[in-house]
Amino acid sequence: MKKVRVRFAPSPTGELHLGGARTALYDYLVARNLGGQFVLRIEDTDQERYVEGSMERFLADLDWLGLAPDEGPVQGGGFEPYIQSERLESHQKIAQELLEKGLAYYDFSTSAGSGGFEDEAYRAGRVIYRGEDRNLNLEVARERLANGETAVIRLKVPAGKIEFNDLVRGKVTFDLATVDDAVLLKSDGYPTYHLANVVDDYLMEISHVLRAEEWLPSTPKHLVLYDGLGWPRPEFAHLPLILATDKKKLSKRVHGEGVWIGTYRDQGYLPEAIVNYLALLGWNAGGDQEFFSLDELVAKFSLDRVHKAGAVFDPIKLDHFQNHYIKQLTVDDLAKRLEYFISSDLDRDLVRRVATVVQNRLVRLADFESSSHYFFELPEYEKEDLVFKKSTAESSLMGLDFAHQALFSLDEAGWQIEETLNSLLGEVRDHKNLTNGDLFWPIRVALTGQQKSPSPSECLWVLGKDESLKRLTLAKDKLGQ
RNA sequence: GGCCCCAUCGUCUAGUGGCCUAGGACAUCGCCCUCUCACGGCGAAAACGGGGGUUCAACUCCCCCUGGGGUCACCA
Repeated sequence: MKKVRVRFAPSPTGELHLGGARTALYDYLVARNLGGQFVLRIEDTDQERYVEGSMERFLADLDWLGLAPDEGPVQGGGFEPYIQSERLESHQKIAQELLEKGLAYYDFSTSAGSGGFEDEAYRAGRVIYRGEDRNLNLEVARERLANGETAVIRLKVPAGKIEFNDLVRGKVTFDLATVDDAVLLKSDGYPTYHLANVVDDYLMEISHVLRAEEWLPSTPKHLVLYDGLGWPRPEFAHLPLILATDKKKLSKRVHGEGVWIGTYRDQGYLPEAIVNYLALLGWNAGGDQEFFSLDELVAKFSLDRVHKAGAVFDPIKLDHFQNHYIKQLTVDDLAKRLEYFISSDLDRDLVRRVATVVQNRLVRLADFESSSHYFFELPEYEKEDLVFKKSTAESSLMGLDFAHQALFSLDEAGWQIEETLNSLLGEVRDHKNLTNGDLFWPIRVALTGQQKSPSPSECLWVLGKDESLKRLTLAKDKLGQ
């Protein structure tokens, strides 16, 4: 059986986005599931769009997601180089072979940039591009080249129909009469995607080509190349697009930075949440299960369950996965992951206790410090805030007073256990004939200054005896004024 | 416009001819828990785009229509 080798081939022109990450994930899953290799190849043949540092960020993002490649520019792997611009010789050599075989031709007729492709022509439903020099004699062309003329090399699309079996879409057919003579080698000597991608996939022995559906229309060009060169075609799987709420392909230009993986990482999303949610955008295991670890995905993934229709990315649902995985974390792990997002001067024991009580409600790690600020600094609030809507200032003051007395008498051991604090407050309430609103509410506000917060006993536990009593005293003073 | 792809609740989806009175999840709305907010529990509302076939039987198969999307560069 043929070796399974799946590649992710991003272009270093920006940041890794949701769609790219999902493709990389499926690449990884297919490779792992079939016991093959996951290969990373950087497609940087467009010098103009190249962005410095982009490749490094791709690598970091993949790594963060847990999708580190088996082979690639960093780890090597036996099919070097993994950076496309370093494989120019192969591309140019194959271009010449194509010329010799009459599968491509030098095209002098098109000046750089316009290429003869005019919008109006397409709008009018006009024909496909066929270069004027299509049948120019190769020797003549080479002479003109030698005389200093410039030309591109174009694919000479043959007549007929071409079809292939897409692993997610089934049989797809194209009439080659509707396929343009695409540029294969630019006048600067660099290959276009169509040439480089095919050549490199062949040379790197790629068995499965997974890519987004937007590539479907150019597939016949690639097929013509494989067939013409006598190379075996890899398996193709065109993945459904990830859509924005407007049902259009997700793009930075119109949908903003929420398309970038880095945006989510910086906000404190967990990679396991992103991976899990992304996996489900276009695939499912067939049942009702929705939470999957990466290993489970590897075990259950298969291309024949990948959907054909595009899927809308819903950030609200991502939050659901995020919260789920946050709740799964041990406190130690949560504290560790929080480290990157919090101020260096915060007391780490305090951070750990805060993390314990806010874990259920936390979504973005980056929001941790600001949403829990009152634990780290003295809260500010108005006197009136201390009184529950169904209570009175007198009862609230009593509540604070009795609570202070009881808590003051509690030893340090008691303060270590939240449940002890909670039942102590319960006793105070019962013995002093207070309502929850008379007791718990003012304590919460005294401790946090907030209308919404973790329960009073949890806040007491977080803040500890000294700080808690201090805040209760402050509140009593404020209310007594 | 040409070519190609697609089509189940608002969204992600289950469904591979009878198990469907179309299931689950998110979101929404109720209720419970309750000192608040979350978490959690319970419940409600919510979909097979339309028309033809095929079949004893279509969400499931075929055709047409409609609708949506992608693509049409010396970018990938």
